[in-house]
Amino acid sequence: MREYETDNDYEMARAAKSGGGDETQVNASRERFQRIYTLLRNRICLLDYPPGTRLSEEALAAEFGISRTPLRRVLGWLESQGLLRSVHGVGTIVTDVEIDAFVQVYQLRMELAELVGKLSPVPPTPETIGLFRELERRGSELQQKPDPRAFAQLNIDFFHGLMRLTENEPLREISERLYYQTARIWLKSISQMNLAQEVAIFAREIAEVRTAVEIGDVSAASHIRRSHISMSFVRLSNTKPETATQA
Amino acid sequence: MREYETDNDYEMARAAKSGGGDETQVNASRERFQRIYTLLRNRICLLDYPPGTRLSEEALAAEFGISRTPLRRVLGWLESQGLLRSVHGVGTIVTDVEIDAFVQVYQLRMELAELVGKLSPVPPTPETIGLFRELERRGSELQQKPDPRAFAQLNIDFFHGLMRLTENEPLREISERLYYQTARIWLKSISQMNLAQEVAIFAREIAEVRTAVEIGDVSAASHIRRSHISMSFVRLSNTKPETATQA
DNA sequence: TAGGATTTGTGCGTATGTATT
DNA sequence: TAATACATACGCACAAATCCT
Repeated sequence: MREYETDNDYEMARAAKSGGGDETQVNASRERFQRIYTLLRNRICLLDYPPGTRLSEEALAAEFGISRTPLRRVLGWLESQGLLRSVHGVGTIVTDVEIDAFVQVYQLRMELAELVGKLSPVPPTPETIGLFRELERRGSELQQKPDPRAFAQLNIDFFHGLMRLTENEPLREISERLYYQTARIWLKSISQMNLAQEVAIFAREIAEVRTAVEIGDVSAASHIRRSHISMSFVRLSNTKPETATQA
Repeated sequence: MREYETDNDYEMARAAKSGGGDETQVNASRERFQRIYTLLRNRICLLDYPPGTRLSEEALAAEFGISRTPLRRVLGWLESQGLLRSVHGVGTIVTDVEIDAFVQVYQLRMELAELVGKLSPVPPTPETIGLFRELERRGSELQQKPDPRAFAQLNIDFFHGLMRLTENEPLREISERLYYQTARIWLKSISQMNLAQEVAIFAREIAEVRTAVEIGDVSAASHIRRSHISMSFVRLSNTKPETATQA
């Protein structure tokens, strides 16, 4: 059984961000929904719930201290994002991504990464620059003590940092959706690769992007990201011959 | 009060398509969900439910002869797609699209239209070619008797035809999401424009795309589409100074 | 300002479908 | 093959929030 609370700083950042949005959060129900939604999504893409896992509505409802009804609303959204699939009489299953879809998503993510620098790029603020410096620091730290889960968390936070470089909200939403669809497959494959090497490559990517961001060249940052997605895909293809089959 | 039944051929095509998908439809519940979801989405983007409309869960449940619970599942998905917003104690409101988001979605849709020709383009089958010939025929017919609603329906069907030109499923999903987010805003603006002229331009677009599809040049078709989205956006910008404000 | 009408959110019991023994 | 266990789907009653008079 997992703990409900989490001192994960990514969770906290999300919660704080949603609270500081375009309108003051007066609705506790909406806040709770966002919290649970983000939490479950994180568990799925960090492989706390690996593909094929059967989630129990009742158990989750009990964990969060709510009824099944509001929980089902969360599960419905996760299903609409393609992360879950509820089947009557069977259960709520964490989806897997077949190899074809994985390739397609990666191809599309490459193009979208480049678009970050073309559509409404936003000049990095000192705060954003500071964020990337912090990410770079965490990258260095990770190299000294490689860990798959910390790697995945840094990858998520780096992704969200990149999304701050465009003001095109639909692009952000769509990129996020695609990212979360394949992040767990990427993480699953990492364990079969040279972790130290992957961490080193990622640390270099962060450093390069940080450099581009520091001089305000969002377009360059987006091209760096694109190329690294591309290279990451090539390495994944060379490492992972096995395919998961699941609708 | 609207009728539940619809002899809309787009609806029928969708229903038939979902039934003939990759797995035999043995689940009546899922089929009903898809049917109601597609129907409500169509009503929203055909302005049967204009932005700001308050939908009643109870009334809709009664119309479809079901309880509020399964209906709320449909509304939840529509809300996750950004077409609705449910507010406790107020109602379920059809969203409007503020001008900024409209611009951003159009910019993104332009890029995605081009990607159809770059990512997994699929050689048009004789069936696909026949579909575009039929669309062209409907375009000619529409020119003789211009009608906003028929125009919108043809636009939707044309869009779905274009989606058959790529096998990249994530690209299709995302393009569809963005299309349905702005289709109703486009339709709303059409009424303030020269309908006959817009229909004529659209008919030409269909004819051009049909020509490209006939010779198997999907890339050309995607560039034609991109340029027409671009030009349509310019015309919309020149016509519609007023802005809707709604989260 | 207050109270009633209306709407969505929630909790729970039951129906229905699936898998296993 | 049939029965049993267990999961999600559903319907309904009530709570909570908002709006209008």
